[in-house]
Amino acid sequence: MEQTAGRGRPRSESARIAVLHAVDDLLVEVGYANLSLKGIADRAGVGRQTLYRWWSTKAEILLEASSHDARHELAVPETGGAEEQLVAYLDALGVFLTRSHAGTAYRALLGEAQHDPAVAELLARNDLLGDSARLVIARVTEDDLPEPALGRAVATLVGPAFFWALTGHDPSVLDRAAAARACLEEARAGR
Amino acid sequence: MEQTAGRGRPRSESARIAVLHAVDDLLVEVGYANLSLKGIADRAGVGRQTLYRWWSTKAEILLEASSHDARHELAVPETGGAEEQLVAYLDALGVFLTRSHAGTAYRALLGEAQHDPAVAELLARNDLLGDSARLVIARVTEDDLPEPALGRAVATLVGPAFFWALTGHDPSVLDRAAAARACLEEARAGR
Amino acid sequence: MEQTAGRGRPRSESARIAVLHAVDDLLVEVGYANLSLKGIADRAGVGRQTLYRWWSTKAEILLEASSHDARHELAVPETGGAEEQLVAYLDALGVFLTRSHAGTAYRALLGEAQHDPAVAELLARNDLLGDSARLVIARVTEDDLPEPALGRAVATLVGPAFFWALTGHDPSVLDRAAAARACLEEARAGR
Amino acid sequence: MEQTAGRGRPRSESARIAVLHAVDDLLVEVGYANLSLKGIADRAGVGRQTLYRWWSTKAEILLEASSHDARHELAVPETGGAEEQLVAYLDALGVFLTRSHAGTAYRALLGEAQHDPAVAELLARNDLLGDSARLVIARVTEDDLPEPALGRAVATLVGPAFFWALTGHDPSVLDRAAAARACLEEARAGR
DNA sequence: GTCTAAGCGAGACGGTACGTCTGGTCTTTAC
DNA sequence: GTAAAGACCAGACGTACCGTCTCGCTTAGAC
Repeated sequence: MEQTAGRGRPRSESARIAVLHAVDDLLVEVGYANLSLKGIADRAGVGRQTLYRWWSTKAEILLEASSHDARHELAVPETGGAEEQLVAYLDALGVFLTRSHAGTAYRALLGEAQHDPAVAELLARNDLLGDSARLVIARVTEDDLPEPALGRAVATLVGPAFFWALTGHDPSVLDRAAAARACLEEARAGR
Repeated sequence: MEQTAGRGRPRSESARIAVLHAVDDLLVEVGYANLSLKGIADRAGVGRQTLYRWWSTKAEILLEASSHDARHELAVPETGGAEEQLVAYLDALGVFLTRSHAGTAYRALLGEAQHDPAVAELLARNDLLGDSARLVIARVTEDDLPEPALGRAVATLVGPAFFWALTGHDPSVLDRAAAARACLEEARAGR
Repeated sequence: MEQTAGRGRPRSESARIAVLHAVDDLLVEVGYANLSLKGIADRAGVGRQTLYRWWSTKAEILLEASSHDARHELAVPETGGAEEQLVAYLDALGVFLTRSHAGTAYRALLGEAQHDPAVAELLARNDLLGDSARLVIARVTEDDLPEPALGRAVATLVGPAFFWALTGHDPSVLDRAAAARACLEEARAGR
Repeated sequence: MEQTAGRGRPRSESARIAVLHAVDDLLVEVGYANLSLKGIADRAGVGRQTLYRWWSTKAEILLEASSHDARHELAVPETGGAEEQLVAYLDALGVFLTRSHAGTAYRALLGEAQHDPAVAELLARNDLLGDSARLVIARVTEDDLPEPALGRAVATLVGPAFFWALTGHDPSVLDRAAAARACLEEARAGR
C-alpha cells in the first residue's frame, strides 16, 4: 500500500520485525528512559539509517510495536449486560495499565506526550485507550451518542482507573461497578 | 532543621532561587524534553556541580520549583456546600492541568514518572494532586474516611478530568457536577 | 595496510589533517599545559568522539603532528668529515630544541613522559632524537656499532645540549666540537 | 625573617609538615599527573585555602618537599682525586635520577617546566642539579672558573646521564669515567 | 580580660575539561 | 535503491579539579 512498485531492493520485512521485537524487549529490559535509537538498531542488528528511513522517532516505533497487542488486550467479549461488559472492560484496562507489556509501552508514550507535542499528536491520532472505550460504550448503549457526550462517558468510565494507575497505584482496588454505572448515567444524560 | 551546624560555607539561597526560576522559565521556553541540566545551570548563572550537589535529577528541581505554586492553585475556599466545593475544586484542577505553569510542570513530572521509577517514587512521596483532592474531600464529608475509601473517592473525583487533560483534551467540557456527586456517593459507600 | 576493505564510511583524511593543524597551532598559542582535547576538537571543527576514536591522548596527537617535521629538522647532509657532520647535527639539534615548533612539541612530550609512564613508553617507541643521532653516528663511523656502545655514543653526543636546553639555557654556548670528539672517542672505545 | 611579629595566629608548622609529607606520599602513589591540590589538602587534613596561602602551585610545594633530600643525595664526599670525585658524583646522580623519591620529584618538576614557563623560572632559581654539579666541579678543579666555562663543564659532566635517564634508560650503562675526563678537559679549556 | 587580627579546617561557589553517550547525518560496500 | 556498517559533527551527561569565597573556631599579641 505504501510501497507501490519499487525499483530497487524492496523493504526488508525481516528488518522491520527485528526492530519491533528489539524495541519491545528493550523497553522491558532498560525502560523507556534508557531506550535509545542506537540501542534499538544494535539490538535488532539493523543499520541506524534504516530506522530513520521508516520511522521518525522512537515513539513511532514503540507505537507500531505495541498497538496491535494493545488493541487486542483492550477488546472485550460481547457477552452479558451493559454494566457487566463495562466492568469486564475495566478489568481488562486494569491489567493492561499495570501488568501488560503493551500497557507499559502505552504509559511510556503517554508520558512522552506530556513532554513532546509531536508525540501528543501521534497519540491523538491513535487513541488506543479512548477508541477501545468508545467501542464498548457504543455497543452497550446501542445508541449513536454524539461525540461530546461520548467523550464524557469515556472519561467517566476510564478516568478513575487511569488516574489511579498513572499515579502509581493498583486500580484493582477501585469500584468498577460504580464507574460503570456512572458511565451509563452519563451516557443517558448525553442522549 | 536541615542545616544543623554547618562548618563550611553555607548554602547560597540566591543560587537556589536562581535555579528554581531558571527551570521555571526554561520549561515554558523549551519544554521538558529540551530541558537540560547544563541549560539550567547556564541560565541560572550557577555551576553545574551546585545543581548536582542539591538535586539528583531535573525532576527533583522541577518538583521543588512548582510544588509551592501547585499547592496554592489547587487550594479551594471553604465556602458553599459539599458539591459546590468539589465543583470549585474541579474548576481549579481543570485550569491547573491545562493552563497553569505549575500544571505544565506537574504533567511533565507525571510523564517522566512513566519512564523512570525514581521519579515515580518521588511523585508518590509528593502527591500534589492526590493530597489536594484528599484535603477538600475530607473537609466536605466531615468524616474520617479510611484510606482505601478515600483513595476511591479521589480517583472518582479527579480521574475523568485527569484522563481527559492528559490525553490532550480540554476538561472543561466534562460534567463537573456529575463527578462531584459520584465522588460523594463513593465516600458515602466507603463509610 | 591499515585499512584493508572497510564496509562503513572510511576515515576522513580532512578531519585528520584539521586535527593535526589545530594541535600545532594551539601548542604555540596557548602552550601544552593549556592544551585541551576539547579545545583541539573545537578548533579543528571536529567532533570530540573523532579524536578519541583515532588517538588515545593529546600526547599521541602531538607526536603525530610533530614527528614528521622533527625527523626532517634533525636530518643532516652527508657532506664533510665525521666531526664536521656531528657538529652540523648538534647545530640542528640546538635549533630544534630551542627555536623550532616541532622541538617545542618534543620538549612538551618529553616533559609529559616524566609525569605519565604511558607517554614515556610512547616516546620510547618513537625515539625521534635518539634515532636521528644514531643515524648520523652510524653513518660517520662507518661501523656497525652494537647497541650498548651506540647508546653511549648518542648520550655523549646529545647529552650536553639536551641538558642545557631542558634546564632553560641556550645550547649554542656549548662546545659542539668537543662533544663531537668525545662521541667519536666513545664510539672508538665501544668497537 | 619572613615572619617578623604577626598579630594574629602564627602559621601552623604542623600543617606545613603535613602538606609536604602528603605531596611526597601522593607523588609516589598516584604520580605527578594525578596529583591534585585538592588531593594534597585532603590527604594532609588541611584546608584548601591554607595551600594557596603559602604556595602558588603544586610545583612550588613539590620543590619545597624534595629540595632538601635532593641536595643531600647529590652531595659527594671530598675524598679521592678529581676524576674519582666526579665519578662518585655521577654515581649519585644516576641513583638520584632513576631510583630516588626526590629524583622522581625533580624529573616531574623538570617535565612541568617544559609546559609552563613559571615552573621553568622556578627551577632556574633553584637549580638543584646544576648547583650540585657546579659545587663538585669547582672543588676538584680548585679554580674559579668563570660562568660560561663552568656551565659548559657542568653540561659535559651531567648531560649524558641526564639525557639517558630522561629518555627512559638506565644511566648506569654509561661510561662515567669518560664523562668525568671530558668534563675536566672542558674545564681546562675554559680557564 | 577583653579586643582584634590572622590562620585554621570545612565546604559551597562559578567555571571548565574530562571521557562517554546519543542524536541525526553521511558515505562506503554488498545485495 | 535498500541494507548494514561505521565514521562524521554536535552537544548533554555526570565527575573531577580549579581557584575563590564564606563560615565557625582557634591562637596569638595588643590594649
